Amino acid sequence: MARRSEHTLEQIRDMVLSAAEAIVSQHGIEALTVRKIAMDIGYTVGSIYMVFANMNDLEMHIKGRVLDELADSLRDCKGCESPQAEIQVMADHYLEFARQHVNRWRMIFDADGNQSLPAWYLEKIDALFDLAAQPLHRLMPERSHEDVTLATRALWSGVHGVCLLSLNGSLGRAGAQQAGVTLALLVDSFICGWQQPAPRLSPQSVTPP
Amino acid sequence: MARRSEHTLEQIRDMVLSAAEAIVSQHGIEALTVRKIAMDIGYTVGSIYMVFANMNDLEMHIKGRVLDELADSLRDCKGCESPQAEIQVMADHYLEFARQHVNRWRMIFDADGNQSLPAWYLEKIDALFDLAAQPLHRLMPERSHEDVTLATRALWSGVHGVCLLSLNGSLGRAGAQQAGVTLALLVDSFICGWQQPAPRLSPQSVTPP
DNA sequence: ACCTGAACACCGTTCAAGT
DNA sequence: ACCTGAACACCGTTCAAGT
Repeated sequence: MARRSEHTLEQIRDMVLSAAEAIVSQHGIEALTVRKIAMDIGYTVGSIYMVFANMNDLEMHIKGRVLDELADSLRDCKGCESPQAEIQVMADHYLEFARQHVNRWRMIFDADGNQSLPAWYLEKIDALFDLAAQPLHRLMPERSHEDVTLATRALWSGVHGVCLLSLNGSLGRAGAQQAGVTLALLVDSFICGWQQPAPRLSPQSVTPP
Repeated sequence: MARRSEHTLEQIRDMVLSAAEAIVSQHGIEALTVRKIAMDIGYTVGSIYMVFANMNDLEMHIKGRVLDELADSLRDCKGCESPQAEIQVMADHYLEFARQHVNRWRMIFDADGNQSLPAWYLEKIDALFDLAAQPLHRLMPERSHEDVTLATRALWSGVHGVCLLSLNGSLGRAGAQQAGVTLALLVDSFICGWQQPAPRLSPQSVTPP
């Protein structure tokens, strides 16, 4: 057999990636197998290993493309009247992206914890957080770079958590239906609280009995 | 062969569950196989299916026990001088529990999204959220039950998100090291912001130029 | 009634062999 | 040089057969 240069390696790589994305989108990551991909693109299992080191490598590249798409979606949120509004719109887009691409979206922060992520992948995550940091920086320009970075991590890890638990059913029917308001409350409360000067003064402690 | 009543089904169930928990704790969920469990308890693969419907059923029960342990850990946080302090201590305990039981902890909110969770499992999650709701209710007693429920979901989904991304390496070295302060910032800012009366007034808007 | 273990239908990965 | 496909070492699940 051994079909000769019917496609370049580059083309086969794209075919594998596209086929894999389609399988994950439709049936979830657990349905992704080398044999299914090979079937779909008309090659055999061995061919997949010409263009990706292994299944984990392929998965990382699927996740990489999702991060890129997500970044594009968040870049669409410029031009709001206030930084607060921009952050809310970005969070809305995040939830909407998660809803529309659940199976692929679920993968992006689902790392092993033991094995370290490739540098190029961490850079994509950084790019995403940089986007998220911009309105926070505009909101409180006097805060240090470290403070804004910390706030970005806190807020957007939180946003991810709300979307995750809402969409995966862990919060039950009610939790799923109220994902939007729950997310809005987290974002609004965090922003409001973060703007207060430290040390924190609660309403009670400023009004002595 | 067919060893006769060397153990009761109840005992075998406990042995399977314990062996499974040990495997997951030490090597992660992806290392959990029926054959490994059978090996460890000195039975054969078929025996596992006498006491659990399938691997998914077993996994749910592992997760159920983790939720119980986590609830016990959060119950240890009573008797702080303020509701705010109690919430912070609970969040600290949550992170500490996650750190000490990473492999099992990671499983608890890692649902499929498509298939619905068993009712008894959702009840355990509810019990956990009820624990988390108590200090929020004491903090703002005039808020409705619905408001407190929503705030609990927002805050604790957020807490889970921060722990998840910090511990699984998605936030890089720095993110992992700063998990504690990141979490504290999220909790502190959320609580502070949530206490403000709606409609929200940002510092800028209360100080006209 | 309890338990076995072979059988079935799958996996990911490798690599000698073909064109 | 590109690609195949059999082989290897695994999976989860079932169920006839043994004690």
